[in-house]
Amino acid sequence: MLYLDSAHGSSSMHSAAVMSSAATMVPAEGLEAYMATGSTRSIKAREHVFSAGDARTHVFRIEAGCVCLYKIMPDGRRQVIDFAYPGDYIGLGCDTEHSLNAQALEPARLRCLPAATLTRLAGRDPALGLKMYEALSLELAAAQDHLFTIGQRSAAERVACFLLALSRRNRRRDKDPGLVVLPMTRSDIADFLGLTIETISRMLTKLRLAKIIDLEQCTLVRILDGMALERLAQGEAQL
Amino acid sequence: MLYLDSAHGSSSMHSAAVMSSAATMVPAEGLEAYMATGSTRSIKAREHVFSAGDARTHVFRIEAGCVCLYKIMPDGRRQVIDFAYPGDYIGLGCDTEHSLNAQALEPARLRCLPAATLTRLAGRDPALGLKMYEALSLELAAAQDHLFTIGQRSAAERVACFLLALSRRNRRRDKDPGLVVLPMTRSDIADFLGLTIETISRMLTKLRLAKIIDLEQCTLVRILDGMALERLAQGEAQL
DNA sequence: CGACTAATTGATCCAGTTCAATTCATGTGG
DNA sequence: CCACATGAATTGAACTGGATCAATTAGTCG
Repeated sequence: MLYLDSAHGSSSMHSAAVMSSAATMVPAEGLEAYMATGSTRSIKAREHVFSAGDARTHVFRIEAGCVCLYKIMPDGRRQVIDFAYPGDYIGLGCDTEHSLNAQALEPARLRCLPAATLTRLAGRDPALGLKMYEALSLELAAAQDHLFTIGQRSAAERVACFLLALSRRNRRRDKDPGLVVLPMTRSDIADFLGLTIETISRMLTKLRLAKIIDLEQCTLVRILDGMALERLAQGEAQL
Repeated sequence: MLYLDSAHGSSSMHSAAVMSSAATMVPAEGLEAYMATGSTRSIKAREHVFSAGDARTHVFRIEAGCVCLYKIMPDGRRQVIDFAYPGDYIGLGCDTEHSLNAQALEPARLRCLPAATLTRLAGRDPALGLKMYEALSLELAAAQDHLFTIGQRSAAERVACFLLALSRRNRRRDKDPGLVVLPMTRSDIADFLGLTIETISRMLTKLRLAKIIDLEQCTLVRILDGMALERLAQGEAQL
């Protein structure tokens, strides 16, 4: 899951966060311990982990790779809800069926735990229940930030938020926040941000021409001016 | 909270729901029992229950009235995340601060429970923890459906989804699903759907001219053709 | 190297915004 | 009880950000 969260740590009382995300970054030691008992599953690129409507038999933790969570209409319109990364949980929730589709963007490895087992354990161990609550609480905050981004921000602001979210994720994982890898296609990004691939491409070139980023490859973004990117994301500047 | 959910009960495996919502419709008998021990608070119209950044001291259940949950940027752009109705919980989550603003749209009555008490109780009673998890799970599903609506649907589709969500809420509460009361202003609806007040107004008149709804007052919508409204929401028809 | 798919770039279009009046409600004081 | 004030809603006209349509161009895999 992405963390498209508040820009400069201390956000003012009434200001909305830049963005946040929908799979679940693990704040869950208890969960992790239980998870360790689960089996692993390897997934090929573009293969689905589960589809909307499938019975929610398992909860998964991403061990390696990146998974795209999305909803789709019969007419083909698709909304990407989140991208889940190693350490994130997917498939949490109470419904008996999954409401999202989960597709690997690259070869991935998952740790699986039967949902029934998790519910049973949580019925005995209140700490585990609270951890699951905490995990969902983060997902919810992420979804609400994403909602703000899609409902209120311009195309340039959305792309800036998206890149900043990936950069902050890197910082949290002790990876270089100045170098952002994009395991997803332009189409995935477009469906995540409620835009088209052409608009994504145009905004990236605008950012490049403004010397705010460099596109070393089309899947590799070097952030040259993080401050400018944040100002853009906050609507304090425009391209 | 609104239920902008799947249109015709049985939604196909890969199809996205029409919409759902972000405060928490109570599936929580345990929660209710604990809540009953809390104090009540009366709120005037347009008064805030809490603001983003406030310490999350209490969790509230709406007893009467309607509460609008929103995020706002320094430049004034506002995203309404949800509308909470009697029976819904607001203020759930793990963060020490509220991330949303909660404003009463009309005089309201709330039941309050200290957040610390709730956490303590949940630490002892796993069933309560699971109920809270369930409540958040519903909020999350709602936020994800809303995300789809804002990211992918046209203005007419969004308005149709919104009206259907209120109609379904009525059905669930054994009120007339054919008569929808709008306690919120056009501006609240616009900020909820990521549109402008003018667009909301225009779409409502279009629906009226198409004999799909009747506007008995500007706060009172009579649904004349629910099927047509659903087809519209699903993108199977247009105005 | 050739075939395919993904990404970029350009030209045009249009849904929804913006700006600008009215019109409609609602409440208030004489 | 009505006249008038105030904010909300509607309606119209013009504009524009992002979509759509249409080529290229750049990667990537047999």
